[in-house]
Amino acid sequence: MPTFALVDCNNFYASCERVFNPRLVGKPIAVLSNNDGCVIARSNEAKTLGIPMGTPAFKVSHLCKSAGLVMLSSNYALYGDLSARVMSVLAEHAPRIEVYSIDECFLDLHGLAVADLAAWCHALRQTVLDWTGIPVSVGLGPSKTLAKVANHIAKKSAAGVCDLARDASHVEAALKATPVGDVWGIGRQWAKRCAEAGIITAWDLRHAPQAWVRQQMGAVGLRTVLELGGTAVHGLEDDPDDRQTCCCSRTFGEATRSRGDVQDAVVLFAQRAAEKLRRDGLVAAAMQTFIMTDRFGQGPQCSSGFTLPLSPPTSDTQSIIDTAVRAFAQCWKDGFAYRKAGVLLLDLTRPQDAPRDLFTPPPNPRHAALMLAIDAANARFGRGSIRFGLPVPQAAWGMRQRNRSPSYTTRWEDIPIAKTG
DNA sequence: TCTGGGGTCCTAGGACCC
DNA sequence: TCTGGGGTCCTAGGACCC
Repeated sequence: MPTFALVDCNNFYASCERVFNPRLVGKPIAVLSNNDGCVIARSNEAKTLGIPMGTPAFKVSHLCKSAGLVMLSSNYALYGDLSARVMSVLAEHAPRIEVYSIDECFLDLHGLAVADLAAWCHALRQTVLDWTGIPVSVGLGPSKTLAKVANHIAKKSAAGVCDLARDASHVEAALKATPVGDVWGIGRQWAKRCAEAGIITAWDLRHAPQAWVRQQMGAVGLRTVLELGGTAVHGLEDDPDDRQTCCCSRTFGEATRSRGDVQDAVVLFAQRAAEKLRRDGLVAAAMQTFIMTDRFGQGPQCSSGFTLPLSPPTSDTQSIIDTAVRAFAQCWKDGFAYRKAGVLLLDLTRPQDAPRDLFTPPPNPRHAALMLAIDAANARFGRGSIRFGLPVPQAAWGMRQRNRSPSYTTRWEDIPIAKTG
């Protein structure tokens, strides 16, 4: 029988901040989205204060004074690096792993020669904590969905491990204690529909009529129900397919009516997107530029996008910028205060699989060599050391990040200094 | 003053084919 | 008056995930 473990880092972003700043231990921490907009991660203490996920930062800022809340800008360089460390520890111990997100990892423990899986998970948990400083919880189950349920329970327990892989009576109790909306794959809309049909807990959903599930939630819902019943529908995906799209977009710190400002942003996003593409070894056959006004604002709204082909498919920054700017010219309408823009690369393939066009000349190999050189220089000297276009250092549309921690592990200048005495 | 960013999959419907 | 039965491909929109 398959056995999956889900390892989930506890309050991951908050835990990362604590690794290099122990003064934050025991304090309520809220980590904010880009532009310091809303709360995207909380420490347990912040959860206890009743701060909901996704709250706009300004609604809870009064708690900084009254309750000692620490609000931090997000620091993805730090979180990404610590995530890689956690995953490498897991890879060292488990037979097969699937990195599911920045803070979660599925393990396939089928065939692992240990007598007591739960004890093995406890030991793994301790190892991750010792080696990386990040606390994790582990859930065990016969399917990924049940491993997720187990993980939710593990999170709330002192032990940090919950085993639903062995005992059916434990599964029943666990599902009865799990609201249907907490099940992996059941979002807000479906939870509402379930409630209307009297399906309140995961146990109710597991026993819901298949025809109803199929009709209301399609094939996806059906798979979830099977997984809740202990059938492993989803396997471990340790060799994921190449991604199909790649997006780089940002909300601006301040809205702007200036065509030049928005175009500067589009050029920057096009570069970033092209870098991501090359990092993944892919080329894009089409791209879209999109711009939009503040969807929460009172002013006139505008949201437009324009798609153009990239022929031949490419990951060359110069071509992608050129095309992005041409698409931008098609989107632009005067008279609106724009708050967000982005570049979306589409129809991604490996270069060798990309369709050839009889009438367009093959890509210039010197361009590819230039991109390699730029990427290597930026990897060594820091992102943006070499870039296209003029730098726009303090642009009003730039991201607001008032309180970001240092990039302790990814920038030479930010390496923590140890002091004695 | 202040509300993120980046993905995936599935389905329905239309155009088109034989 | 009567108006088939399959297919494929594409797109837009809606659901979900972190």
